Amino acid sequence: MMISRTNLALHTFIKFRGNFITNSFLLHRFSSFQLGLQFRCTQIASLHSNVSSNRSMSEKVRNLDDALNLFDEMTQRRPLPSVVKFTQLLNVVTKMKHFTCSVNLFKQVCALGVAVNNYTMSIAINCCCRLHRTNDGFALLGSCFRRAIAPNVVIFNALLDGLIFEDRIVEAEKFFKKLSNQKVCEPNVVTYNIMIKGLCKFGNNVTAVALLRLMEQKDCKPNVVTYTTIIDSLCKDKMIDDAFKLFKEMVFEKGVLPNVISYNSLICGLCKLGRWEEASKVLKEMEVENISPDVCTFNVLVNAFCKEGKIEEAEDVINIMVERGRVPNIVTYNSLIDGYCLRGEMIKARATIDSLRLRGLNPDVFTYNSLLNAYCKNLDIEKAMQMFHEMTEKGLKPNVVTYSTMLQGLFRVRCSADARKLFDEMHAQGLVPDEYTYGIILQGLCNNLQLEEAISLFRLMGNGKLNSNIVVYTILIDGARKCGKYDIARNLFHELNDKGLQPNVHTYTVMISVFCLDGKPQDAKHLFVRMEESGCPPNNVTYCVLLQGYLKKKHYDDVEMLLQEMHGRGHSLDASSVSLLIDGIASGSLDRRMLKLIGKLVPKELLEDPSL
DNA sequence: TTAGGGTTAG
Repeated sequence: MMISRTNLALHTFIKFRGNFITNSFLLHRFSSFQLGLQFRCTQIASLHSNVSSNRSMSEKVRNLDDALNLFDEMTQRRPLPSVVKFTQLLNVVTKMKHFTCSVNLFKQVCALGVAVNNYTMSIAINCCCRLHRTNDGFALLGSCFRRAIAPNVVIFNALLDGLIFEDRIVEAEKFFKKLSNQKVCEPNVVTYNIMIKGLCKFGNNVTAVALLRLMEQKDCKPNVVTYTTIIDSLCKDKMIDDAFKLFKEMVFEKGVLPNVISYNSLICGLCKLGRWEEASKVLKEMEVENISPDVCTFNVLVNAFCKEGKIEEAEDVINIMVERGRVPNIVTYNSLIDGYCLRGEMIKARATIDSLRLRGLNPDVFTYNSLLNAYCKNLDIEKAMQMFHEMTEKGLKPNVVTYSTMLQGLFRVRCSADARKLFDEMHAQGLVPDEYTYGIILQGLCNNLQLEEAISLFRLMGNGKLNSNIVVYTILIDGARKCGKYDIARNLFHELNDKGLQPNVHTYTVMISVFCLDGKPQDAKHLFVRMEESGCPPNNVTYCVLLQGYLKKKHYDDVEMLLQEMHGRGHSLDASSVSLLIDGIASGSLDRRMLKLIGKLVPKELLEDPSL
């Protein structure tokens, strides 16, 4: 099924290849025209000293060393160059993303007695925010008032963005309301867009849409960024139909033209849901609208193919992208490397990494995390460790994902003590474990039958976000089940209610399994009914777990009823359930008449499985 | 000078 869908998508995609080639011809002609235009513009610009001085600053300064040398030279001049010159230099350094350096230069400019302005301040504040030092940004806002510089909307926007960058959403909302209500400054479209981005980041699409409506009321016209931010968030939350609704509203009702980013969000959302045909349609629509796919568009497709193990198709996409003059970047190759890792083709993965250097690309943390993950999954912890050291030697800083992956690997090969050491090292590096890290540790401890240690760690995690996470709870309940501590599992399950946490299909299935193992199929049945009533319908796994519970306790009437229900709802059996049922029939405990029903519930792949 | 998209871990 998957294969045919992918092939169809590829087929449609390749069909567009003709279009791409035609367009690339047009693109070539367009580029020559643009070049001519640019040449004339440059001539005109050189007549205007303002523009030419801006150009010369970025032309003279090609790297950080150039910038620092120029700064030294500027500080020696008497009289000192104007604040405009210093600000231009700060801007160049900031564009290179040397934020710490930019802040230091700003301080030196102030120390020289140069009267900084609004523009200089906004650059310095933005740098503090990018460095996760938004509080320092607010301190600079304070110094604006002391220096009698009236902060403008750009400064407030940078600060609001800083709060959101640091996940300080509550403070961001307060700050935003203060700006709007106390008339500190009039929020502009950028202010709204930043606030909308923050709401989306925290999964609050509803409020984000409400803010969009407020903008319309306040006569602050939403633009393509406003809509695309929400469309992207809806796509990420798999609410693709709502995303399309908003997209249509933007284009047909509001007359706001979509751009390549709007289309990329939709294509990515569709690919993640495996809706390949629709993704191809959107791609075609883009072409019709004369919006060329960019590196991100192609990367979305490469990634989607690699995730399905269709590396050859992904390579085709890369070839098309090169034909269209787009240069594959590290993200492209990381997807490819991840695809090889997924198929266990580690030699090809390594070879792709080696080829990066020839392309002038360097492996990054993502590249190594993929490799580490693959080695850990193959239980080759030594190779994983080797990679871990290799990445540090290359000056790459392992992140929370790197450590979480390594921890999982160590637990899988039952090296809890080493895992503990690595966890301490992670702390020492100043990295803060997230809910995934804790999930891995709790699962690792449980699998190594260290349930008590897992529970005490869980209790130590406090009452915050970490232990109010349904996935973490489910891991712990499952851990208690694996350790045979059914009463502990039950108590943990009851705690969910107190914390207002909604169990998901995994949680219910684990708990049903607990009841079955504890020899209480009636309790399992009650929970099975309850989950459906709570709006969480059972899946295949839930059915099979309950079925096995009934079989174990010889509740054959329930077995038959459940099989009928599965058939009615289009569910299927897994391998272990099928073999248990067949055993039951062979031993005469189950009626032979049920064979026909069982036959209908066996998926095709299993019929072809020689092990059965 | 401020805003939106693509890669990793349960």
